[in-house]
Amino acid sequence: PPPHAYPFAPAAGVATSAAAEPEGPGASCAAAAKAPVKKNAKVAGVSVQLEMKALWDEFNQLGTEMIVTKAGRRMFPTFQVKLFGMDPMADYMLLMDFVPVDDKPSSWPRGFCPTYPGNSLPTQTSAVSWLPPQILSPAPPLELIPHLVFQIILNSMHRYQPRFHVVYVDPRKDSEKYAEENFKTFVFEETRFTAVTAYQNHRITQLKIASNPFAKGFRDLSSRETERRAP
Amino acid sequence: PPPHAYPFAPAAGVATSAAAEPEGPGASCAAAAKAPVKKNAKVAGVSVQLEMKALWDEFNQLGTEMIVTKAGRRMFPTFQVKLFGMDPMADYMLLMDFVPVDDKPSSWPRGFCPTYPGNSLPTQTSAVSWLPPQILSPAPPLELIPHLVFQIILNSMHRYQPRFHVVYVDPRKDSEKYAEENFKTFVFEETRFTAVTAYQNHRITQLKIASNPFAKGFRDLSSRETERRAP
DNA sequence: GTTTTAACACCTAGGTGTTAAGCT
DNA sequence: AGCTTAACACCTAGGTGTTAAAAC
Repeated sequence: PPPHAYPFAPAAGVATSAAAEPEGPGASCAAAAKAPVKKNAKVAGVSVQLEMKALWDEFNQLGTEMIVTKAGRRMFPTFQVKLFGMDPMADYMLLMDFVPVDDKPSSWPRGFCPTYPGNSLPTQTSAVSWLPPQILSPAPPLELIPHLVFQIILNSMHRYQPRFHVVYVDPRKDSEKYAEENFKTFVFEETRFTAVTAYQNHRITQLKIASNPFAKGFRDLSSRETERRAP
Repeated sequence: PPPHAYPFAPAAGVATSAAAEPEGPGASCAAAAKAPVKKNAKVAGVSVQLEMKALWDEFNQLGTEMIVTKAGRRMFPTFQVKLFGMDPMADYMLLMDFVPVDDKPSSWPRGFCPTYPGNSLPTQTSAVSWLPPQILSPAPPLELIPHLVFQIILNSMHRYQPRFHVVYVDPRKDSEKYAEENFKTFVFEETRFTAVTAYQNHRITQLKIASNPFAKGFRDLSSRETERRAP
């Protein structure tokens, strides 16, 4: 186990999209046709579309870095998705986790994107869940609405692949037997990032400042610095 | 119908209590022993304790007023409760509504506090619900986490009694037949208030400024004003 | 006259990268 | 040297009563 681990808080809110931006099919990650386990109809037709894909691509091209701190830090860009094809009468559970990866493509499991049962729900990292905690686990008498997101522990200087899981809450008594077919995992490779305690690539810093509203206070400084180098 | 209606947004967060303040039995509203309909065991043992009761009492003594605006306004003090006696394995739905009342005690229905089936769930005002919307109604594909609270329409210059409802989500197919026994209503009379567009009682204004952190900016002004009158 | 609106200054609350100091 | 921490100034975001103008 690595020497240190840092909490990482994904930004709150998943599907806040104001019904804008069709974004085109390029942003969606379709299900694998060759999935070994036949999925339940409740999840088989579900598809997920990544929001802000253009911004994710821009970061990914430079090698996305995410600051991690002891107290927890939001991720930027935000991991937000639109969901399609869910049964409005069914109950679902939405999960997210982060799988450690290295940069050698050969070590990336084949068929990893989108769903491959063997490397799905249980992983080396803690899973984050939002949406009704009382569905995930029975509601305690108090704290019915904690924070929308929990904290994730990541190791600095390591690279991670976020994953998104849609789990159908099977009402059948023996639902454990159908665990494999009742969920679907979605992976967007452009959301991969390196966890750091301080930015390593100055161009990442500049892109963060340019695109994150909360970092607007540094826009003057970085443009001045760029000018000084240019001429 | 009255000429105007204003959205009213209850402050977010219901049971955020940090496990402090036992508050004593005086703050809780026990169930009526003479309830005509025998309640389901899932709700019969549920009890609710009002948070910040001392502050509510202080406001109530002066005649609580709540500002309502077109865009919606939080209430202060916040309506927060602690819940006890719920079955951790059961699903519940929590609702809140506001019943119009006038000041004549004779017109207040007997046995209104706590639960009286006749005047419970359906009321003249819209109901607010927080907690998982996908339990209240099936989750739409988008907007899975909207705001924690919805908007309430209240009429200015009218008096209201907030109510809190705990509803057991009965898994039985014919659950409609048990609607009366599957919920329990709690009423705290000290949370009654008058909806206004501008404060009528200056002592209410002073108490709001003194107790609401967001109004701290006016504390110097009001103390100066008080000094000017005193001598 | 009374009631309502909208702009405003002043707060709380919390998300940024920066920076200097600390750690290994 | 490199990595980590904590305090900091600077933002966004939004909850207050105030005030003067508008509406009725």
